Amino acid sequence: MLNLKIAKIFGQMAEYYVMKDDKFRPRAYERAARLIESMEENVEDIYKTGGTKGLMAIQGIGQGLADHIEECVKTGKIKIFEKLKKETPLDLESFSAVEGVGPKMLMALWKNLKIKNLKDLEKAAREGKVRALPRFGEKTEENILRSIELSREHRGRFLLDYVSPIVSNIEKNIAALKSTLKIITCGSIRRRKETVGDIDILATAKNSREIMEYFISMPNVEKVIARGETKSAVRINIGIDADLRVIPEKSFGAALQYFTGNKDHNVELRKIAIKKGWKLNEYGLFDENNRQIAGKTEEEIYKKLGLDWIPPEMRENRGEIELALAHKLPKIVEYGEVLSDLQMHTTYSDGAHSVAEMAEAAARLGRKYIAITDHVGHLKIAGAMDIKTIEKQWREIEKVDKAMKNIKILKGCEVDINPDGTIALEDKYLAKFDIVLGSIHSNFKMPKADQTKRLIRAIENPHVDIISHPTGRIIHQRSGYEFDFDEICQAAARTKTILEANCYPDRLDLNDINIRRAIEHGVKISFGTDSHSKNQLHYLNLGVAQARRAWATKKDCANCLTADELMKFLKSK
DNA sequence: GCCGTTTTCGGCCCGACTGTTTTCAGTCG
Repeated sequence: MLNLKIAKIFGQMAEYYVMKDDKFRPRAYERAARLIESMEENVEDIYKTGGTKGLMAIQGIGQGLADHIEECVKTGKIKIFEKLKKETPLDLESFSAVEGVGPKMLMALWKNLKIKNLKDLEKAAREGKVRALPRFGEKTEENILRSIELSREHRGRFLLDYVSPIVSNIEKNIAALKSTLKIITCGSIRRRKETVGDIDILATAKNSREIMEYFISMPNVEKVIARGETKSAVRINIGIDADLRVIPEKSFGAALQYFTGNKDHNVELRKIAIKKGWKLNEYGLFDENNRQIAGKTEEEIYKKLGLDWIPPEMRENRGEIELALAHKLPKIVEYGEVLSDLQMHTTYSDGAHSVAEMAEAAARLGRKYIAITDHVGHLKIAGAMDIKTIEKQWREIEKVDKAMKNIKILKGCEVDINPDGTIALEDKYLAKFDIVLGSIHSNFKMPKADQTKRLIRAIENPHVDIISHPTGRIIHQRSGYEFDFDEICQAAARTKTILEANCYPDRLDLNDINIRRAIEHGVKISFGTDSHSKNQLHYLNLGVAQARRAWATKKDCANCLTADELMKFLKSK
């Protein structure tokens, strides 16, 4: 895919233009880089079907950038970029992970010391040459060396579920301080993004000093990055940075809005404020006389700007602002509207707990019904059940189901999809399950066309109700098999086959973007925690959050049907 | 570079903290 290459080039061009002191090109290039990086469609395809005109239809891409893309598609290069590189031959990528070293510093380092890459920089800093430069000093040199150290360790994004308990703990401890009035975590955690780059905490307080003091001296703080009256930043020992802002009560809503982001969403809101002759920042919304006209609550910020309140999960500048302005936001699914968990494992295959234990734990979490979906088929390593065992499990499920008043248990299974698209269990058995999940667990590296054919054949099997973790990706580990997602969605919509939004923390598969595409094709999605232990059943909301990020409504979600309604829907396939 | 219910020219989000130098540039979010 050309997108990543172009995004990288545009990102580096942005840096080069910063070095040249260009005030506005960096913003345009940077914005385009982020845009293209997160785009699902291939810009190459857009160019081939619509030409530069097609590219310019994308907000943020004008004539100039469209020409660059055209050139890159045709020749694999962008001349102006090559020229910039020749003028200032820096290995910009090698510096990208080093915090606190930006393009201006790099320019000075290159001009004075001929530093081209990370290795040069480290050497010069160790030799004490950096501190001698104008506007550099001892501290800066130390910071550069420390940043280089850190960039070698695992830096980057963390799983939402991994960070959440750490954050809850910090929140709880700060809330317990005498000075604390309000405390809430914002940023990508509040937006429920699948991975988290840093932790943004917001508080109001009678006395900010006590909170700040506590924050920078928490036992898990590895380093204090910044400390001030209203803002401090620390690095936590798992390698993630946490920011704490203490804000006046009358600004709480504005700060909440501001620190929840994302950045593009905020920039758009500020532009709306400017058009009205106002100013929006983390302290409030201010009119032309600099009088605060909103800020205590988030709702009044949106309202004064003419928008409906937007759920945090939707704030990614993917069109939600336009809809909120037109009062046409979709009513996205509520966490409480999801009645069930449609994938989990027991001791019958590779799970840790019995049918009864899983059902009891699920009932305690408020689930109205669950599907027990142990492995059947080839996955012997995961303890796939044979026919005798399956029949034994059915009897046990019926017994437990009868005994439990507040939860219904469906007989399900997770069955392998063979490389040719057939299913690893005979139809006469599949027909006896309430619900069948088809999964790919082998032959990940088939050619795209074959993998697509394989999935479509499985989807067309009348007994397969749900395709589980449809893309096969695992966050930070593998990118998933190659297939044509739109063709799969068309087949699923045609056959009334459900695509799963797997809720397991490092799967979240489908992800938010793919859930949205599936919904646009008219496909229903289902939530399954894929729990292998009763302690994992709470993952459900991670998946629901991704569906909310995808603007899914109640009717898009199979788990919002009652058990009877779901059975009826499945029979209609 | 982009973009347009204020504009085809002239705007372009806004503020905190650090380290350097003694008023502000650079970086980050």
